[in-house]
Amino acid sequence: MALNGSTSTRELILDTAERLFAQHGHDNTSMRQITGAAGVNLSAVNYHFGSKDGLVQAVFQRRVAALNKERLALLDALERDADGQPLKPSQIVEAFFGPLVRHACGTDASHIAFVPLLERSMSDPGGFIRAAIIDEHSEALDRFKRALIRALPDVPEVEMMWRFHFMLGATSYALSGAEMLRMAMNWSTPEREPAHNTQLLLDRLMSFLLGGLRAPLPGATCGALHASGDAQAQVAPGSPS
Amino acid sequence: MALNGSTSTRELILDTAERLFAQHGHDNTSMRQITGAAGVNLSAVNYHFGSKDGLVQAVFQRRVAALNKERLALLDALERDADGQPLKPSQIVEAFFGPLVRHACGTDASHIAFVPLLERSMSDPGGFIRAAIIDEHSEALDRFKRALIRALPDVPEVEMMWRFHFMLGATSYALSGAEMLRMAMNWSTPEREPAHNTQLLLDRLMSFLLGGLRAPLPGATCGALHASGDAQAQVAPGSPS
DNA sequence: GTCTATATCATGATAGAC
DNA sequence: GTCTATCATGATATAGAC
Repeated sequence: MALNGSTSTRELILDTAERLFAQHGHDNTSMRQITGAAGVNLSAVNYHFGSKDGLVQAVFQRRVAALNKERLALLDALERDADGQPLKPSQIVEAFFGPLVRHACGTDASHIAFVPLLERSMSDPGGFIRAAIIDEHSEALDRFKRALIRALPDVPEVEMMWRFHFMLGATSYALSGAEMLRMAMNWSTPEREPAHNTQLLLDRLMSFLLGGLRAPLPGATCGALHASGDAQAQVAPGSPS
Repeated sequence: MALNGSTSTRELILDTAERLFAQHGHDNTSMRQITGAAGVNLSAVNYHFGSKDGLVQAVFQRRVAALNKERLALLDALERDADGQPLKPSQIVEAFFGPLVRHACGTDASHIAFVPLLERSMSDPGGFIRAAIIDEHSEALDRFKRALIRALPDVPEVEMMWRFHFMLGATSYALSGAEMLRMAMNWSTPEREPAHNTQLLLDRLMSFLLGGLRAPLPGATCGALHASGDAQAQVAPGSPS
């Protein structure tokens, strides 16, 4: 097995950096930690990536590109199957957030660590990493935004963009929130809640996202939104007509 | 005017640190920057707060305590007015997220900077600040969780906690997302969208949150959730009975 | 309580031999 | 491509005069 060569070292650094960034954040991780854990020399980072910022950017670009490729492939398949007709909102939402949730909850150790890192780095004030991630997302976001607007033509574009953004936030917290939720609120049931079940979390999230996505528009004069105490939660969102 | 004294310096450091933390993140802000901008001596931080971590914790505790006090006061007033009867979900949600959004969008310069900082620090892997914030929130979270469970008795407690968590995420992104949204998606309308209007953002967010909060439960066998392409968004969530 | 000066340490980056 | 050795910088924390 050829353990020499450049690509080996490059990938090793990339994998190790991703894991450590996920654990401690990318600016609480030193190059010495990375190279030490990877068993390579300190200078290898500068040789292969130019600088620490270059390494950070490479780590993100690799995963985000793969994620969005998967998303777009799903969307392509959906649009191919439903020739011409608008997709269902649930299909679109699942095609976008499903890969993310599955990666975050999956068994691939390199994937489960990455998603929280992505979320954390998006709120980084430095901005250089945010801009790179946004740029890498822009194509997929545009495609999914258009699909959603076709699926829900009564929602204005501005409103749709806000709701897409809200969905991103809810998903972000969904992924990094299992253990925090237990700590924050007083957990009553002593038995373990099998919340790690990927499909259950995805179902819960999808239900919430679709409810919000298809909620009455804020300006709606229909007073039903703030109607008198309606304790029913299982309201069928489909139009009964 | 007595500009001497200890409290003056203490508060000055606290205010300056909060502002700089919000701009650059708390671990990208050095004590030299803080004390330099505040016009006080470097050692004053260690004298008043023991360490930099002590200062960070003090910054958060001050604001979070005030925020939760305001939330609980609103909830108290609501529960007092509706003697015995369950509150409406919209009332509860607005009492919890309204103060946050108003602080984030308000005119008070010290408030508008703080909320993004809070969100960013919650996803900090170090954990010491997260634990402190969670602890400071626990009373308010418990009160609001109980109110929501009373208002929506058909939603199991576990489900309610997840939905509360999703709402936190959506709100987080709502607050820190105005300019990012414009960059990420191709903005079509050239004129300025008055999205900075606090009430409009709050309305948009509330509509989304309530839609998600009252969505059909994930296990619901009612097929309406994934029903065939329903393009209507203005579905009245109130029970029409 | 406040300030000056300094101790101690860790970081990112680079020069140059091999 | 890889390694050793080193530099320059900036960080927190503290000792001690006032």
